[in-house]
Amino acid sequence: MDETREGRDFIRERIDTDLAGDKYGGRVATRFPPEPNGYLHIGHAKSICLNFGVAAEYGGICHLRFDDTNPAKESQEYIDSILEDVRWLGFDWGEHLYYASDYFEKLYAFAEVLIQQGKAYVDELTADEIRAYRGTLTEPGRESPFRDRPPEESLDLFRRMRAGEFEDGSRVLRARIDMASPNLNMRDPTLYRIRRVSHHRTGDDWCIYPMYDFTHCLSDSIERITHSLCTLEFENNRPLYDWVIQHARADWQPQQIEFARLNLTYTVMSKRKLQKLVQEGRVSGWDDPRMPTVSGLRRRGYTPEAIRAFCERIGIAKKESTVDMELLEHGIRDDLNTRVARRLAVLRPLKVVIENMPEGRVEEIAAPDFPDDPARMGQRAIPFAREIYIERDDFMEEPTRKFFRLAPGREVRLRWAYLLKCEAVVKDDAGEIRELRCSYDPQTLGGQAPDGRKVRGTIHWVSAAHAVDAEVRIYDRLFAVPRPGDDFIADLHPDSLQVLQAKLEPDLAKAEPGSRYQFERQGYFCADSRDSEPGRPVFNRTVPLRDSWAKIAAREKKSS
RNA sequence: UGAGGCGUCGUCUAAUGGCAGGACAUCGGCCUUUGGAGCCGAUUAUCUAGGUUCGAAUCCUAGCGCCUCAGCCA
Repeated sequence: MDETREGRDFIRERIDTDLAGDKYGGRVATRFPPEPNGYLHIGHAKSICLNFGVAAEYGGICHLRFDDTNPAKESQEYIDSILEDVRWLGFDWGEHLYYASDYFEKLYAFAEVLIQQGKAYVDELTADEIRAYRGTLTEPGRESPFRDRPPEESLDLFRRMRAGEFEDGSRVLRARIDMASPNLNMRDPTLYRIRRVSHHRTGDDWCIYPMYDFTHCLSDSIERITHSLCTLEFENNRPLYDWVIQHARADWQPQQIEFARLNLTYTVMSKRKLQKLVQEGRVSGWDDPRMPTVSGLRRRGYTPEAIRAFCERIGIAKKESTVDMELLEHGIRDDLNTRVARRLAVLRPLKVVIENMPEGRVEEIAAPDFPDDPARMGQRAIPFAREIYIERDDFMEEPTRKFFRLAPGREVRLRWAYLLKCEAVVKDDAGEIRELRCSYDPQTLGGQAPDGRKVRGTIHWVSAAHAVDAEVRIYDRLFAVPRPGDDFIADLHPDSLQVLQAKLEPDLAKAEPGSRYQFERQGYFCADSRDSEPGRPVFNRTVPLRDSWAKIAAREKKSS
C-alpha cells in the first residue's frame, strides 16, 4: 500500500478525519448504487474503484445496491449486466447485494412518520401546477393550497394512494419544507408518485413509488452506510438528504460527499446519450467495442487491470475535468505490452512471389512469443514459402526520403526469416500494383547478413498458402472531435469502424474468443467473444501501437 | 442574475505558509530484427487585482470565468 499522506484525495482525508474523531465508531461502509436503466460505463468504473477501494483500504465493506425506484425505465437485463461488469472489474460485494425495492415497505413507514410529524402532505395539484408554484431561481415559490391540511387527512389520502384508489398523477406526497428556500430542492420536493407500472422485482405489489431524494438517503441509513460518495450534481441535494433522515427519524446519518464525474475526450459519457446511440443503431449495442461502456471496453480487449490503473491515475477531486483518451490508451498498451504474445498478421495484403525460392518448399521458422523477454519461454513455428503476403503500406514504388521499407531494388528484413529484395513490380491494366517479384538471400536466416551489410527495415509477413483468412475490425475513436457537442450525433466519427479481410499466421486459427495478442507493428487485438468461431477467429483492434512513422510520413508529405 | 460548488503545465493531478512535483501528450537524443517497447533529456502552469507575511498556489478582500439546481428522472 502506498498510502502516504501525499497524494491522498480529499475523500480519503475526510474519512481519516472522521475516523480520528470516532464519528462512526471506526467503521467504514460505502456503497455503489446504480440505477438499472442502462449499462455501466467507465465513469461508473471510477465510482466503483473509489467505493470498493476505500472500503478495502479501511478494512470496511462496500455494498452493491440497485436504486430501482423507477420501474418504467429499469429492467433485469440491466441488473444482469451490472452484476457481471462489477465482478469483471474485480470487485466483490460478498453478501451485500441489495435493492432499494426491498425497502419499499420500510420506506413507506418512514413516509407515514413524516406525515404524522406534519413534515409531509398529500398534494392534489397537477404536475404543471406544481411546476408553476415552484417559483424560479430568483423568485420564491408559492405554497400549495393543500399544504396545510391536517396530518390525519394526508395520512388517510396517502393510504388510499397506496391502495390504488386514485389515478396515476392525480396526487403526490410532498415534503413540507420551505417554498421560499433559495435551494429549489427544498421547495416541498415530491416524495411519492402514483404510477401503475409493473416493477421488475415487486411486480404489481405497488402503485406508488418513492422518489430518489427520499429513497437514497434512507436506504443508506438502513444499511448503516458511513460515507455516501456521489457525483457533484447531487451537491444541492445534500441538505434534503440530511433533512429526510432527520425528520423521518431514521437512526443513522451517513455523510454524503461529492466528487467530480469522469469525462473522456472523443466520447460521451451520459447514459442518455449512450442509449440514444444504441437505439438509433449508430453502434451495434451497449457492448459495441467503440462504446465507453465496461462491456464495450471488455469486448474491445481492455483488461480490468488497465481500467483500474486508469481510475487510480486520474485521481479524485471536485474539479470538473475531461481526461485525455490518450491516458486510457496508454494504460492498455502499457498493460498488454508485457502480458500478451506477439503474432504476425497482414491486414492489407500485397502478394509477393519469391522467385528464387523453390516451388512447393516450406520452411518452418521458430518465432518467440515474447521477443523482449528472453527469459520467458514460448514460441511457435511460422511457415515460410515461395508466396507470401506483406502489408501494402510496407511497399512504396517511389519511396520518400525517410521510408526505409521495401521499394524497387531495395532490401528489407522479413521478421524472423530472411532478407528480401524487390526485383520487379507487377501491375494490372489499370496500373494497380498486383504483386511483387522478389528474391531472398538464403544465407540470412534469422535476419543477419554474413557479409555484415546493414538492413534498416523489418516488416511482417505471412505465407500465402498457410494464412488464416480472418475478419479484422479496425476500431477508431467513436467521435471525430475531442468534445462532442449537444448535437453529438453530428460529431460521430464516420470511419470509427473499418472491416478488413486479413491474412493471419496459422497459429492464430486456434485463438480462443477473448484472447489477446500483439500483431507486430500494428497494435493489440482481441478475438471477439461474440463472433469468433472455432478455427475462424474475428479480431477487434483494441488499440494501435504508437506510430511515430505516421508523424514522419505526414511531415514528408507536407514538405513535398 | 437566488443558492451551492469549482479555478495549478495542452490534459489529469500533487504540494495543507517554506525549492510549484508526477503522469499522459508534445519535442529532441540513445538504443532497437516491431518506425513498438526501453533509456536519457527538454519545453510548458498557480484565473485577475490588491492586501497580510521574512516568505502566499495555500490566508484576507474585491473582481472574473466555468459548472449544477426550476422532473411526479436518478
